[in-house]
Amino acid sequence: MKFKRGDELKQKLERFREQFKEHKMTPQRRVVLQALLENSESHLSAEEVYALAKEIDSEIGLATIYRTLDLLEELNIVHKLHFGDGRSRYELCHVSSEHHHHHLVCLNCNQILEVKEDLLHQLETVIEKEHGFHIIDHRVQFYGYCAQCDKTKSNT
Amino acid sequence: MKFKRGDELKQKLERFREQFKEHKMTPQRRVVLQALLENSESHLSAEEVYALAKEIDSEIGLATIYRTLDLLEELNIVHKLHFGDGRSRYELCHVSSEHHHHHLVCLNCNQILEVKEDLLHQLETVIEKEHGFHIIDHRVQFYGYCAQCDKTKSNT
DNA sequence: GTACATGCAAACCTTTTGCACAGGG
DNA sequence: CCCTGTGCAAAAGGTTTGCATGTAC
Repeated sequence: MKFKRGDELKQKLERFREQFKEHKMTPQRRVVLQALLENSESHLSAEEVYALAKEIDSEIGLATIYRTLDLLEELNIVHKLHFGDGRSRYELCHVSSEHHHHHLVCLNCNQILEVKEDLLHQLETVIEKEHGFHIIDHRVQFYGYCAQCDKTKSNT
Repeated sequence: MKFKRGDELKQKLERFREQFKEHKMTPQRRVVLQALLENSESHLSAEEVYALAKEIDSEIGLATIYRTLDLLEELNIVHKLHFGDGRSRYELCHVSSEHHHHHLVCLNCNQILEVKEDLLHQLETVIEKEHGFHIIDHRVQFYGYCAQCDKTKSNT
């Protein structure tokens, strides 16, 4: 989604600025953040972020995208995701939820859906107790067939 | 672990042979299977399988390793795992457990531990009901600090 | 002004592919 | 014997890096 009022974007960027600490807020970094904000529902690859960023600043380089995404990950502004398709994907951290949501990867249409439930907490508690493993974060992907594909599939 | 009696290996290979269906059981494929069987606790990368395979057959090519691993995945003999370190890793499917175990990735020593618990079933049930998503498989990774590293860490 | 950031191109690393040859069923 | 599998080397991604130039603070 594009921002109806430029103000809204500026406000959000201002908020990131604080998280940047001593790191410089450059036009390129702003452009990457804007691209991510305008596609906060997607799981963009570096190449996709690059394409979006180029629409705003045609001079921007791919290396800058990678370096910026690395920085954003380090600053906990984005999460790097691995769906096993040979490229990393990135999504803005949703500050509201202290934890990730989960991903449902459709084996048929490759659509990636999201779930919010966090029953995983129970499992984490068991693991922390039984293995003494201190869990910081988790990545969960479910593979299967989405409602539509599952229907189509059973007809064949 | 090496096999104390060659018989044991031969037996296991024979069992895979059935799963191979019309695919040919070549010496190279046997070597890859042997390497995987002798390291069933590890999560080997293609390069690592290659190194192990070369010890048995120094003529084997890396492309063959990749092609064999692809085949083994297709035949549900191995699982391809993505830990986000830029390379795929493979592990033998444990036929005994209908489902995967989970992986604990230590952020400090990069050790990969495993858990067997499957409380995830509850979560899957909720997801199947609420999203109509038909789950076939899942990949779960927990990131955090293993018991040793966690101890060390709190001392610093 | 200075340390950090950028763009470009080359390098890198993992994985894939084309092709001529080899060998399993 | 035929079709599939193999080895090699080249190509193909995705990502990183070196370096000269540019710029946020």
